[in-house]
Amino acid sequence: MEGPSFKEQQFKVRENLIVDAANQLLADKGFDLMTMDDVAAAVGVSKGILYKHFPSKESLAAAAMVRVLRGALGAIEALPPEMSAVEKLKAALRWTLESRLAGGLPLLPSGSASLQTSLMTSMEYVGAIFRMNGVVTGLVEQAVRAGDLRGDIPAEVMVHSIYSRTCDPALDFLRRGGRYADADLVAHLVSIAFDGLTARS
Amino acid sequence: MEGPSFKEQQFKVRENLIVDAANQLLADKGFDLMTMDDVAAAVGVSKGILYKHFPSKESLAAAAMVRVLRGALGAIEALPPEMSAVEKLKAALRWTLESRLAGGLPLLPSGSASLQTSLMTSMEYVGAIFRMNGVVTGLVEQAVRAGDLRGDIPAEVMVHSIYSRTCDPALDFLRRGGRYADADLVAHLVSIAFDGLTARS
DNA sequence: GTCTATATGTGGATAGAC
DNA sequence: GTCTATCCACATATAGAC
Repeated sequence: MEGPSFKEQQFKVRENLIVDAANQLLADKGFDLMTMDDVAAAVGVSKGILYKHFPSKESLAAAAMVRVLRGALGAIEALPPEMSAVEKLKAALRWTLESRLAGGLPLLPSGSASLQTSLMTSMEYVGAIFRMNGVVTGLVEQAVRAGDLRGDIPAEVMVHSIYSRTCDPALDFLRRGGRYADADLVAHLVSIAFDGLTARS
Repeated sequence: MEGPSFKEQQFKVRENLIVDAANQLLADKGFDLMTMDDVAAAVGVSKGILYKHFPSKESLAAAAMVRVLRGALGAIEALPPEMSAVEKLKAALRWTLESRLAGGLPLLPSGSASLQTSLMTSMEYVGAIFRMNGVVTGLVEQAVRAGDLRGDIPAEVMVHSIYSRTCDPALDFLRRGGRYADADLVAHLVSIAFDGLTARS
């Protein structure tokens, strides 16, 4: 009837710290440039420890991606039910952009073949991706039926356009310039994504 | 009164082939994953030769980027003068997306610090970037004055949003799915970039 | 379990023969 | 100028002491 032992709890806590550090480094440098030494140094442990938790760099990155995906899903599901589908989509995009500005959002998988295969063979990752895709696609279709999103473009194309806005490089670039407040930047990018660049008649 | 010798011409021709191959590989795998062995194998020469032409991997990538930037500038300047500014911007975006589909457009610089510094210390690269930025910014401002682009968003933000659309990951992803003709895909993405996802009233 | 030290592979860059 | 062979640094992953 006992819970997990103290050591097991410590192990879990440390694993979380490792994923935290990986998350940060992935957001900062991307998968290719992040090294296991970086992660170890950030956590303050030896490199060998990392391999007691994760069998490879790829699986560590996968764990970080899974945690982010679950967080994003939770953020979407926590939105008030009375909110319209299109407003939920805008809120979701806003959430991811704010998370990126806060510094904790890993970038999209690099072209690394080993990472790709590792992700695609991870049940947790493909499951999270699958669920996320279902939720977003559902929202888009709902918004189209409500007449809030365009009906002349396939839903799948709109879904992937929204995904790509979450990692819009313009965000980092404009933030570096330092000429805009973070909140304004997010508002601008969300507005451009949904309302476009063209002046409304 | 003689032109360049035969060997000098050969040298230039080979250099072009090298940049071609680098271009292709950069578009395919990105800077981090492209190796000098890849380039050498693609050209069909030994690796050492590459260093007779370019002192480093970074400078080779910079040369590829410069050529692309000049090509893009040329494409913009070749547009008919009677075309409106906003139509020119759309045409430019269309041109880059089509170039990417054709397989020959290097992706944006990876986070690699050495590449960044190498690019920023290359007079040719910063010059090309500077000119490109001037042309695009000028077109955006012109389109705003004409009432074709939104006036409630800073021009700089719109400029960088257009840049980021040229490397929209949705293009590769949707093409992989194979459900859409290339031309439709380009048209959809250009339309989403300028007209947005929201239904027009 | 945690560390130090090391094995192993890879990729950028160079040396030397021709 | 072009090749082959090599150096060197670095990163993943592992072995072994404690």
